[in-house]
Amino acid sequence: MNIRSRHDAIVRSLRRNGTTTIDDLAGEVGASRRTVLRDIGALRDQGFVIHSDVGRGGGVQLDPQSMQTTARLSVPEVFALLISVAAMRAAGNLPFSDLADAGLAKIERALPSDKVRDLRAVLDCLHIGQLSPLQDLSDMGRIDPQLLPAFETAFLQRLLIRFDYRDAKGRETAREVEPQAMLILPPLWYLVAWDPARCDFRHFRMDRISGPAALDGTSFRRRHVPFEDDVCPFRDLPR
Amino acid sequence: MNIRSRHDAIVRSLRRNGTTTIDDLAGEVGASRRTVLRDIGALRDQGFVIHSDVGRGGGVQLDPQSMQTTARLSVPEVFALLISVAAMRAAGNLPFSDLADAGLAKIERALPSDKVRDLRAVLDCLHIGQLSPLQDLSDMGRIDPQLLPAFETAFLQRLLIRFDYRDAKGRETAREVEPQAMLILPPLWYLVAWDPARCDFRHFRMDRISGPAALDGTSFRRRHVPFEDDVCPFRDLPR
DNA sequence: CGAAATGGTGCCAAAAAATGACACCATTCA
DNA sequence: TGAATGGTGTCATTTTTTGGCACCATTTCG
Repeated sequence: MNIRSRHDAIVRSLRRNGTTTIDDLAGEVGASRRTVLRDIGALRDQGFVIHSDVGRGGGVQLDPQSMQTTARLSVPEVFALLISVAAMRAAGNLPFSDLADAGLAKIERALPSDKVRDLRAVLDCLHIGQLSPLQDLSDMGRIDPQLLPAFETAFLQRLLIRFDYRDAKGRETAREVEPQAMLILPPLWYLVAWDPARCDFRHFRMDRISGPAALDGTSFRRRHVPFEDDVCPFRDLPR
Repeated sequence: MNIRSRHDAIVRSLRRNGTTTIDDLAGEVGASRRTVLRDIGALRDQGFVIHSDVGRGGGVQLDPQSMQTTARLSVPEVFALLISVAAMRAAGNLPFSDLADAGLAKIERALPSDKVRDLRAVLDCLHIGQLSPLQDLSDMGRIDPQLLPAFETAFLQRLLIRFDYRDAKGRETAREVEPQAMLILPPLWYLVAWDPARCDFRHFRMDRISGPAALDGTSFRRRHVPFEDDVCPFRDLPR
């Protein structure tokens, strides 16, 4: 790895993780402890404000105020690029993903670090399925563009979200759910959410959601939703 | 002089002087002709548009528009981003792809137009739908490396696959299934497959699969696996 | 207190990158 | 034609970077 891109990687890691240790950083960027310390010195010379606490429970962290410059790309644009690259990485075509990551790192350095942390947090909720061979997209409805800001707010602030949902039989219901994750099984996108009224996890095709809105002030704690073992998630589906 | 600051010096000189020659630049920044030519190549890769006229009375000059460049992405990096976004578009997630495209358009504006044309030409030759979803599994570490060739064969040729599976309770069973999709729920990877013996979809944690092998000649038709509607995939999971 | 975890510095040999010199090519123009 | 100009390939040399290593200072926890 290049010294330049390693500096980018360190800044990104600091922005994403908040507080880390030198050794963790070294492992993450694939360099030695000594080199990471040198890099941090260089970054400080470049104007990055990096706090460090010595001793047990200490670590280094990037001052959120440091090196904030005006971004050429809008935050949603960067977010969209992040999703694209994550999907590509999930699909497994590596050389391109590494390059795309390097490019995004440069872009991210031009964004306010708290925004970048937010974007990464949303990204962590994305569950990306296989990029399948092209399917018939004709019946795929458009996703309401308002979903993006609504869900971003809901995910970041852990607010309940309310929307109208039309199921496969055309029935319309109003929902108030705790968004847990977004699931991409191309070409379809799903929202995985906990429905407090039904005391159950549910998921919703994004193109069947309308009128989404975050419910102000009604926050919730994130649940742990990973799949486990040999349980069939498609039990009740039409085949 | 540092390579980085020399690049800056070259850009500044080009901005100040308008048109100069390689030799003048070399004298100005205190480097050899060869090095300045290398630097100009690097700057072009970073998105600076530098015109050059060969022959008597020629010289190099910086395109005024590239003065607005802040994100200095290399050409391969932009290419990788283009591929990622194209793949996402092919996968059918429209609103986000539009945003990503808008971001890329801004980036492309900072690149030499002939480079962009080349990138687009290459891109048109890529068949996103045929990208194998399995090339990257090897660096998961915990997953049996033999899964790679077996699943790749199975996915691409639509062959049944046989393996031993150890479930959460430690029970070992032999499976013969039709692989349908890969599901990534970091840090775990899952195989989603149709089990003909059980007439049901099942999914398997990749790190609990051993001894995978494609069953020669026993092909199947891909089923439509995406989730449907408001069905709970986590019904039987510990919460 | 002692031990462990943490950031930080100095030193040095090995590895990697940058550099410069040179030969050469293609184009342009007087 | 010949000079001026941008551009490429190669290779030995020089410079920078890297990763151990030893060591120090501070902090927290038992």
